[in-house]
Amino acid sequence: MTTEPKIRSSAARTQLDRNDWIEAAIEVLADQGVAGLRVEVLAKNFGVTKGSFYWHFKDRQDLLNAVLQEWKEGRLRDIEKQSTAVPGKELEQIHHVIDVYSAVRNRKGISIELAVRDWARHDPTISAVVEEVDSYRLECTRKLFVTLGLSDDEARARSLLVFAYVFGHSLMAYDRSNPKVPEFKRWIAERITGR
Amino acid sequence: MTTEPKIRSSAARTQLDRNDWIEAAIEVLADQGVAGLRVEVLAKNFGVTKGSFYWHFKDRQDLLNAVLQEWKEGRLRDIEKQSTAVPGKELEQIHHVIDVYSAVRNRKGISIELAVRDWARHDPTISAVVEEVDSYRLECTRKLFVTLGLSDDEARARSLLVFAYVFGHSLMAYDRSNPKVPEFKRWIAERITGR
DNA sequence: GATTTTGCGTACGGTACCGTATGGAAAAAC
DNA sequence: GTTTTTCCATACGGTACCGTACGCAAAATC
Repeated sequence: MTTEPKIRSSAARTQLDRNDWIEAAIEVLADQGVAGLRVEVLAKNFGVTKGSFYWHFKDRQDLLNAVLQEWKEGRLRDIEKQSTAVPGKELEQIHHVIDVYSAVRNRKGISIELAVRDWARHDPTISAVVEEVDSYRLECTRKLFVTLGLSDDEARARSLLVFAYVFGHSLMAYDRSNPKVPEFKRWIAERITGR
Repeated sequence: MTTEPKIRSSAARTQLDRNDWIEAAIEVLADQGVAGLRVEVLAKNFGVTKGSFYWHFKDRQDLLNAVLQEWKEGRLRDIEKQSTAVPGKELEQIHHVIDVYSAVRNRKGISIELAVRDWARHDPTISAVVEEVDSYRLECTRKLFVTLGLSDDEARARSLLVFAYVFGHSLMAYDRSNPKVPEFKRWIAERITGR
């Protein structure tokens, strides 16, 4: 595992490695879904032919597996990071989690979440990974609620509500330009975590 | 608008009309998404060729439009029905709505919802229709909450929470065989509507 | 019962992909 | 500086679609 300088800042466009393809694939996944994840299209976007792709990957499925793996690891790292609170700040941390997932600035992250979940609907393999990730999410948030003094059951129920809400919110289509929406979101977050 | 007997009970398999295609399309949409909605595949499922399809529809887009229209009208009717409460039973009605959308028995309905929403992510036209439907949903539930004595703002916030939760819940992947899940769901429904 | 319309089959051209085989240039190793 | 690897281009065959042109039988209309 030697370190690689990998100078590909701007115009230096040297060569592509496996990771470049995976990153680009995740980008496409975010705004087209798995169905839009086509080998020849990815290649065209890079300005290369699929000859390059098939050197780095066995086939399309190989890329999809890599994408899923990358997503899973990234999520587990991120969840870990987002749900470790400095002692005494657990409530603030939960609010932070809710904010992050329902934030407008996190559009890309949300898009990936939705794309992976839709992907999972048609593929049990994917679904199993999503379940792993979701379980970890629920577990981390449960701990935060327990630390706040709630019973284990109530902590579990609230955690479920937290993530069902944030994912569901990004799924709803309503007038987000309504100036009162931030106020509603604050009310909801309070309702989920409060008292 | 004459009435049509349309005897196509079981083996009588006579001819196909526009509606038959649309219904089959919605079925496929539910468990494959729009990407799986292929003209030749639909035809094969019916045991006919696409010659039939292109008699009833201009092209694939024509079918997609019809599917969307059918979905929209069906939703508006259903929302109307699900959210008119007998006076004094508004709270029960809201619980009923939550149950219907997060029920296991309503798998098909939920699948369609998710499929349409994923479809909407890649197409503003679809998104606009989903927004229409969601707005109506929110409005109907808002009224119920208002009737229960809540302020308009709180009624709006709670309605948003109701649907974000139910849609999000069907999006989550976790151990649904956990015997405590029904208990959690009851707790959450109470939390959303209560006090 | 002849004619028109309806509903579908057949056959075709075209596109957008997937995956493979093979060659070749540039970089790395020697 | 030759050899080997690395990384990509080219070219090809194959599949799964879309949409059209046209034919044809059964049913509806007259």
